[in-house]
Amino acid sequence: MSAKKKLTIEDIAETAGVSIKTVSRVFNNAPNVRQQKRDLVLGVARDLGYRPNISARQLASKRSFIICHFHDNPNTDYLSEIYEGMRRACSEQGYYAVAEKLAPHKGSYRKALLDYLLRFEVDGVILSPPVSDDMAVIREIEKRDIPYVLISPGKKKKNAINVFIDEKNAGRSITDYLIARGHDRLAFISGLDSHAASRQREAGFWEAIEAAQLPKKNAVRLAGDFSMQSGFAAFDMLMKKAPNVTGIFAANDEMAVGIIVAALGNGKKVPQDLSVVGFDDSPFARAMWPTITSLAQPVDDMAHLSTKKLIEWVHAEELDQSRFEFSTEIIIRESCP
Amino acid sequence: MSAKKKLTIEDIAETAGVSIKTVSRVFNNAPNVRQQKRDLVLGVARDLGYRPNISARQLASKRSFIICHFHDNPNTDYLSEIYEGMRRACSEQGYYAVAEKLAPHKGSYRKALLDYLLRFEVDGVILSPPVSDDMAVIREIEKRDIPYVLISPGKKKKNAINVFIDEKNAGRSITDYLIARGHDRLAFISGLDSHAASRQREAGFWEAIEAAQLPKKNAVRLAGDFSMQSGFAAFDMLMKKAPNVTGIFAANDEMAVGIIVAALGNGKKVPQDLSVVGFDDSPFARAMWPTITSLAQPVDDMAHLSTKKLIEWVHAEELDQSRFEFSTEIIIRESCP
DNA sequence: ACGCCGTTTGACAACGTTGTCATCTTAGCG
DNA sequence: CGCTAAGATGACAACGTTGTCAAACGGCGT
Repeated sequence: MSAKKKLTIEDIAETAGVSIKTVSRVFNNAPNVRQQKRDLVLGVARDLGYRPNISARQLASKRSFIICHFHDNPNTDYLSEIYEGMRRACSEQGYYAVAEKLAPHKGSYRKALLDYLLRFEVDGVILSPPVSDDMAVIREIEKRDIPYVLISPGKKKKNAINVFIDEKNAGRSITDYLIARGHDRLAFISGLDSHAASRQREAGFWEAIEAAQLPKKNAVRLAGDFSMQSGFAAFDMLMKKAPNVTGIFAANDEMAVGIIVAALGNGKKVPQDLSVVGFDDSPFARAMWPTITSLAQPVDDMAHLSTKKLIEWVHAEELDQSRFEFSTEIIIRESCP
Repeated sequence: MSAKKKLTIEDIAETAGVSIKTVSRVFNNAPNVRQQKRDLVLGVARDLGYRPNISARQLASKRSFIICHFHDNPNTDYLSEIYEGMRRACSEQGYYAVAEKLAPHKGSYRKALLDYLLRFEVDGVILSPPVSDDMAVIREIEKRDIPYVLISPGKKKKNAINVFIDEKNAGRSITDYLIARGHDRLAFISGLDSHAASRQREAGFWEAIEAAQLPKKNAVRLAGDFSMQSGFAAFDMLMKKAPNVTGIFAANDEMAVGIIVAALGNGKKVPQDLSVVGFDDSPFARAMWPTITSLAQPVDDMAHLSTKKLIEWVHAEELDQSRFEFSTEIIIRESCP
């Protein structure tokens, strides 16, 4: 690696025998450049290894080239996947990805948000649950006319990009899977009822029961709260209410871990005596023993598309398509093979 | 929020009745500004709500104001904590925090690294395990004279900032805790022997046994590999080799989860029949039921100090102190109260 | 009062890009 | 073949800071 002199747009222009403005146009995909020159410039740039200077770009164009993800979710695995998807899309387009935790400190995190937006003048914003349902935040963003994406919002917004999965359908399909594996006595362990997602997953559960024409009494609902411990507790309830159940759908993986631990502790074998499926495909699902069959969202892809569409919106200055639904996938593991 | 005009250094200079250069000096903590003017400028800036424009700064000063964390660790919780610590320190100093995964793709991730360094021209780098032990990476960084920090490196480097905990001492102290709780028959579940950290934790374990003058035969070592499943398997080995053990120290939390699950599954109560302590204070330790007593590193603080010292180094252009040891804390939970 | 020297201050030119607008080509058409 | 309009290209001024260097200031010794 020789210590190369720093390359500027001028070097490229000179070598290619064009003006710096033409080089600039090429790098911004601007119209009105003859294809032949475009290729020439790109070739020279590649040969010399030129990269536009980001700061200069920001300064001159008044765009920040920053996309910021606001979140408030303790699930770091989920956050990492989002970050990774953003980062990929950003680096494809020469943008920065930045993440900021938006905890409702003292009831007014608006200040932090403002600070941030003002300081970096982000070009676009991505909100993930629960922030994607926080109207106070959304209002601040709209006030500034900043393009934004809502990931898995409780209710979709008209003037935003909405990226989501069909929760009900997901609940339906993993229940269908349990049924297809031969289970006809089932239980659903719910999450917090305040979470729209949990309610929708449950609706899918019942829809599957109905579609399979199983008697209603063959299925039971156990109240949980997304915690491992509530899954553990659900086992006792299950033994009392419906000890003959063989297939369990937990609304998230942590509760699935809980009920598996409880089952093992009570001499039941998983999956032989009791099959369990979870939701989210979290690290727990992979690390638990037995590993847990779970429904996975393509979080990385969702974040990637969000970012890509967001950047397109920034450039187009007008929103094109506003809804993007993703399909889910059942990851089959040992707890319900 | 009125739509304020964007403030520039010139507005501040004009209002304060000084030149822009003086304002610039104040904001860079440059020497040779009379205290009285400094206060005046800062006052005006605060009143008007001025913030220096980052891009312009970068362009003019040729610094990027970016600190980048290179990692390759699947533990997203650990990474998040590092990011949070970095972010705090960065925002205090007007820097950006950026994280980049440095997976050894096709044996040569050097290319990705180079790309990154060249593109953003980061001012400083932070490496966490296992990258903090990767000499190829370190060499590339040193070649460019970029200040860097090693977090928990296997061996400390002279011309870098080293931030770490005393692993052996940590293993010693949590074993001491087990002993203090009345346990005199103990087991250690090891991680992969290739990890220096696991070996050091074990050394602490034996040191504690010796210091408490327990007979060597009262303690046993079970081989694990950091996975939940290996913890699960360790239980069987334990029952064969030393069924009367009552206190267990697992070299990480996942193995602690595994052995607890196995114990519960075999009718043992935790912590009544078997007390378990883990290491890392990971999300597993908080979410498991029972919750797990674990040894916590102050990761957030370590990252914060790393970043702060790194920025100081960037400014001073010369390394001051190179070693920073952090102390650990035992988080007492239900698995060994 | 003078000269000296270190401290404080400011004018102005970078920094590397994009925006604006004027100018030069070219294709199409009468 | 000339005219026109659209397309392609370039010259040059921003953008908001910091670096450089020269000028003004102020305290001190004589």
